[in-house]
Amino acid sequence: MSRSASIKDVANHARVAVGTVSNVLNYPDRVSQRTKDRVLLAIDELGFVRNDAARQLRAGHSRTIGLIVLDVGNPFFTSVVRAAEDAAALQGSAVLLGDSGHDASRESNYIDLFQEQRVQGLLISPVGDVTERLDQLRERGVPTVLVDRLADEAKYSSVSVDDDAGGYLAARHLLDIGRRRLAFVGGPTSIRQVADRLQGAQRAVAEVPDASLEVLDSAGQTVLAGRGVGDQLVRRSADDLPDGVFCANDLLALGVMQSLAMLHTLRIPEDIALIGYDDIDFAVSAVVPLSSIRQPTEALGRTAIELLAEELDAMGPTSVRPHHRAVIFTPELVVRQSTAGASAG
Amino acid sequence: MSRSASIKDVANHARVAVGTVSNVLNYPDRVSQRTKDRVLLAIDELGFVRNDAARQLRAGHSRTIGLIVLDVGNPFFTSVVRAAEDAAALQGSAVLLGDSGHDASRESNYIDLFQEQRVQGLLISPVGDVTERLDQLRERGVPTVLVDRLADEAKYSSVSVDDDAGGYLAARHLLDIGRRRLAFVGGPTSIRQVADRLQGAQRAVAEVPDASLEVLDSAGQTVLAGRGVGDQLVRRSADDLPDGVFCANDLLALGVMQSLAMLHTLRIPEDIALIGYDDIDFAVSAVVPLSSIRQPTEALGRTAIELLAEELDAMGPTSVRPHHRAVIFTPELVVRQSTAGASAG
DNA sequence: CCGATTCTTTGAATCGTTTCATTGTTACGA
DNA sequence: TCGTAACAATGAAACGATTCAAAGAATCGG
Repeated sequence: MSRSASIKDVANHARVAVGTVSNVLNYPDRVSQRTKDRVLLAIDELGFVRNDAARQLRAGHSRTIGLIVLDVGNPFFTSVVRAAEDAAALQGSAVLLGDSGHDASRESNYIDLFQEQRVQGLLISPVGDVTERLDQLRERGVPTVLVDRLADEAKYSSVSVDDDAGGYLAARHLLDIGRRRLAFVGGPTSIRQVADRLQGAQRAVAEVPDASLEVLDSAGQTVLAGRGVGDQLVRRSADDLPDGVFCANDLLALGVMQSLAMLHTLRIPEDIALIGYDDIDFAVSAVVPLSSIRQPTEALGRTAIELLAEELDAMGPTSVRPHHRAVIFTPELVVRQSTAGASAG
Repeated sequence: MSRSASIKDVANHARVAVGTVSNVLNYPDRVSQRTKDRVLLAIDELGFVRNDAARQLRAGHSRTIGLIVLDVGNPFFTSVVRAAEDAAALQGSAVLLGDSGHDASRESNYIDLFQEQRVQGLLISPVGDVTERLDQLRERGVPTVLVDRLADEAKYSSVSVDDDAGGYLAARHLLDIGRRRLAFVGGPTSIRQVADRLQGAQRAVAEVPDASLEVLDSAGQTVLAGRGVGDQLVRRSADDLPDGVFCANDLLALGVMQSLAMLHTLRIPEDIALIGYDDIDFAVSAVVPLSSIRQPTEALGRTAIELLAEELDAMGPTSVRPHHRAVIFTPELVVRQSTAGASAG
């Protein structure tokens, strides 16, 4: 259990100066082949591993980027995280991951931690009101990019997905396969995502003269909430039923599907076409594979890192003008069996 | 965009020595109230935030613990991670999370990164053969605890779950509700978890004279693989059918359930009782809520941190004897509707 | 008022790396 | 052979926090 070898130990062992060892590690071209070989051998023999704390102390900042998400268990964020890690690795940075779990105090703790660690920058999908903290960080030279939240370009960079467009896509698809009596199933419209998706759907319906859209409020965003709405539906008389249902997320859609499947009189997609949102793993393996709206999570994660890099560039010692961009992605329609085939009978 | 304030700036601003500022932060009792107030005011006015790199450089080690999991998207690991983070926070450490994604090279990169960061210790559910790396780390004073993998106590500490016991629990439960013709559905038995669960089931069946266990090999561990097995089952004649099915995980069970639900002649649990493994979120919201075996993920995460603390203690300058413990948890039966009611008709 | 004791405060040394001005070395053309 | 580039190697200083021996201040009993 010996203390780790330092660059000084390596220097002694290789009979060179510490500066030379440093050069071998950072500017190999400045060192002659002979010396380089000797140093590398010494490094190997001593099992030397750079001490990142010392590097970072000297450099004034770390080579890490903080990323705080609302819920790592959510496949949406899992995918964003992975993409961000890969993109960061390409530019030689590592990602420190924090999971706020929708809890403002956990979020705040992570911001503290990351600030102590002197991260290069911060990616965050905020829970609480963190604008003050973020402003303070920026003043210290630590830029922020908001993730999955549209920000005022005058203040922050951000990456987000156009939920209105997604809602439009879903409703438009139902209309395209001939459905006219649509229903929207979603939780409280106080959630921005839900409101936007509904709005997009309404926009699509307004474009088709004889189409209608009914809004069915669900108690939440879970499978059980969906089943609650589904149970109401199956109790209706046939001429009162929608022929196309758009759910604000896949869990709700799966719940609705379960209700319809248990009663064996209504068929998907023949009687009711069904589409969800998010394209979670379970969508493809549902009893009837579920059509859905896929969000470009990889692009979100990758772009967030790119925007952060732009912010860092813009803060270079030369230019001090802030540089913000709000990138909005458009989601994508994924058609499966639950909306397959032509129009309803 | 001013440089962050250092402890020196604080000292100047408060007209005290740097050592005093440090004492205020680390040993408040050593400092008089008057001075403390002055220093705290200065800290506040300058917005001083400790530089962790400098602390860590001086201390020789960080206050962080590395945690490398196979897949953060997997609810099992998500839960372990959260518990570990909370337990670490209690003892004043933070957790650096790495997701190897079952990829040995990503895993290796994270070990490199954590070693450069001089983490206090490492929790890992390994992909590749990392014993050499881990031994090297231990020699440097960085202990490791294996997660979700039973280790030889002579070499490592570990936390794991007794899959044999879980398999026994599941099969025993089916037998307890009167089922006798059991079937096990699982992927290749080369996967240790699958083999152990099967073995436990066989043990339970062996205890009941007139019970039998049939093994149905599934192509994988997914919903679709489960549906494949289910489709085979529904084609059988009634007297050739099992009356209790135990699946090696919940996804398989959900697949089997889908097959049976689509054909409307076999009922769950009346004709076939069904139980899964893992107790994922979807289990409770399946068409027929699924009985399952729950793994004590919170205990796993918490205990992993505790074992690491023990290892660190045991490595203190006084004692050098290694101290390893392999803690094995017993999973828990969760009964829902899919195995409800008494014996089969 | 003095010496002893306790409580506060000080500031230089240290951790391991990078940087950079300086010195040392080599090679080459004149 | 010498002067001059071009190239290599050197080692002290700096980054910011913590530690600790030592100095300074306050308190108390006699």
